[in-house]
Amino acid sequence: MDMDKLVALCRRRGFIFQSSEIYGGINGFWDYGPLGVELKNNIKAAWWNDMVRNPPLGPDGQEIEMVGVDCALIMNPKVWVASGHAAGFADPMVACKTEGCKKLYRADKVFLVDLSPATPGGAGVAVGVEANSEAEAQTLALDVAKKFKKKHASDATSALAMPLTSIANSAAGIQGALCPNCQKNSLTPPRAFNLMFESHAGAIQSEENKVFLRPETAQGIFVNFKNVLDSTRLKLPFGIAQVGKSFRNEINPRNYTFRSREFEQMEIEFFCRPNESRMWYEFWRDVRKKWYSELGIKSSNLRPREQGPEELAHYSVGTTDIEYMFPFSDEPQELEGVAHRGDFDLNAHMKLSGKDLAYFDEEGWNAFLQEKLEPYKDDKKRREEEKKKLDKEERPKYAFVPHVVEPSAGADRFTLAVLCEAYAEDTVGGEARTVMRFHPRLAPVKAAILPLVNKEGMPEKAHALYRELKQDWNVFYDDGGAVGRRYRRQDEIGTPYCITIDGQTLQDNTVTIRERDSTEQRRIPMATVADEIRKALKPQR
RNA sequence: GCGGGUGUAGCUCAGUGGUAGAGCGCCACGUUGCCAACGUGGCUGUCGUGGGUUCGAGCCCCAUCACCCGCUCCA
Repeated sequence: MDMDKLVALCRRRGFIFQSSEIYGGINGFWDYGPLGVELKNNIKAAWWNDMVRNPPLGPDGQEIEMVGVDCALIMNPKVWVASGHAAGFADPMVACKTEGCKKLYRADKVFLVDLSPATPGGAGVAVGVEANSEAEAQTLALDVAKKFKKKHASDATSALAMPLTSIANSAAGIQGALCPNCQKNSLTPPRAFNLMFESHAGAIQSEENKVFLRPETAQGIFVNFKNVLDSTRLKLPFGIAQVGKSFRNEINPRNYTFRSREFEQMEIEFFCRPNESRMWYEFWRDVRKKWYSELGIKSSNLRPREQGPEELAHYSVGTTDIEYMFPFSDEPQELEGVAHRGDFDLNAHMKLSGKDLAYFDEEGWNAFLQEKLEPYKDDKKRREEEKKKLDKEERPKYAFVPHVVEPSAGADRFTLAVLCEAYAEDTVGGEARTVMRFHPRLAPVKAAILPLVNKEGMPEKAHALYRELKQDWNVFYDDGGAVGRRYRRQDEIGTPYCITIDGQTLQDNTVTIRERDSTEQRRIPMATVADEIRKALKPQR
C-alpha cells in the first residue's frame, strides 16, 4: 500500500488535514475533517463500549467492574515529579558539530576517558565513549586510553571514565571532549530536551506558576484513585478508564499522524491484588489484541511483542507492545502498550503527597475476624478484648497498595491503522476502484440513500427513508449523477451499505441494499433496512 | 537536531526568464432505469511563505515553513 495515496485520499475526502494549513502548517499537529471526526469518534465509542460499559468477562467468568473519569489536562506540577516525568522527561543531550558526523547522544549515555595522564604536559583532553553505565564505561576506558597512547606517547594505566555531565565542574581541567564516533573535539555542552509542554497558570509568567500539559492521561487516574474508591463502593479488582488528549514535545514528529505532539489516548488502569497481577496482565494483553482483530485488523499485521528488560519504562515490571505493520515502516510500530506497572505510581503519589492511597480489604478482614472470634461468640467481654487485639496486630495486614495493569492505546494511532488497513484497490466490472473496507462499526457513514433517478416519486421515498435512518446513524443522501458514480463515491469513504430506491420501490416498498466489499445487491423491504444496519453494527464477541 | 529530496487549481501533473495550462474532480441545467455514461455551460490559483537579482521571476539567488527519505530520538 502506498502511503501517499492514503494521505491524498484522507485530505481529498476530509478525513485528515494538516493543522493550520493556510499558515503553512505546524509540525506534529493534525486536524480531523468531517469524515475523520466520525471515524475517530466511532473508534473511541467502540473502545468505551467494549472496555468500560460492557467489558468482556474476566479470566474465571466473573463480571469485570469498570468506571470512567475525565480529568483536567493540567494538574499540579508535583504530579509529574511523583510520576518521574519531570526528571525522566528532560534528558540532556549532546551533539557532535563535525560535518559528516553530527551524532546526537543522550548525555547520560556518554562517558569521558580522561587522557591527561597519557598526554605530554598533561593537556586536558578526554575522549568520549558510549556506555549504559559508569561501570561499563570504566571497562572500556583502558582500551580507549591505550589506543590513544600511540598518538600521545606516555603511559595510560590510570585511565578513568567519568560521566560527561560532570565535565563542566571537572577538576581535571579537561578542555575538550572527543566525539565517540568521529573523535573530533566538537561535542556541544549537554542541552536540556524537555519533552513536556510548558505553560503558566495565571496571567503572569513566573517560575512559581509554571504548569505542564499532561504527557499521559494515566496520572489523572492515579491521583483520583481514592476519590473513585470512596465514591463508588468498588472492590478490587476494578478498572478506571479515561479517553483524552496528551502532549509530548517529540524531537522529530514523523510518519503522518503516527508521532504527533498532540494526541489522544484511551487508557485503562486496572487495579488488582499483587498476587493476581500477572494473571490480569496476561488477560488484558489478550483482550486488547483480540479487540483490534474484532474491528478488522488482520492478525498478520498485528504483533504483540514482550519488551526486553532494557527497554522497559522506569515504572514497569513487564510490558507488551501491541504493534501494527504500518506501510511506512519495515518494523511494526506500537499501537498500544499493555504495561504491568506494579505499585509504582500509587506508591510514588503516596510518598510525595503524604496521603494514604492504600486499599483496605474489608471482605478479607471481616472473614478473618469472624473466624478468629467464632470461639468467643457467647462471651461478649472476651470477644471485645480479642477484637481489640486483632485490630491492633492483624488489621494493617489487610491494607495494601494495589498493583496496576495499564492497557494504554493510542486513539490516533489506531485511527491511522484503521485507515491503512481499510485502504484497498480492486476492479469492479473491469473498472478500477478505491474502497475503504472499514468495519461497519467504525465506518464514518453507515449507509447512503440513493434515488435511482430523480423523478416519479423516488426522491420522496428516498427522503423518507433518509429521515428515518439519520435519527440513529450518520447516513448520507446523494442524488447527484449516475448511480454507479455514487456507489464509487461511497466506496471511497468506506460506506458499508448503499440503499437504492428504484421503480419497484414505488410498487411494493422494497429497496436494493448493496454491500460495499462484494458490490452484491439484495432486494429487501424498506421497513427492514434499519434492522439490517443495526445487525451489522452489533459488536461481535 | 543533521543530511538529501519535494512544494504550480480540490487531485495528478505540464510549464528552463516574456499574457499560468491539461486531464480528472466539483457546481448548474438537460438527460437518466444499477456500478467512475453523455451534452451544454460554469467555478477553481497570492505558483508554500518572505526577501533579493532583473525592464520582466512559477523558472535564477538567499532565507524560512511544511511534507517525504535517511540518521538521531521516542520514559
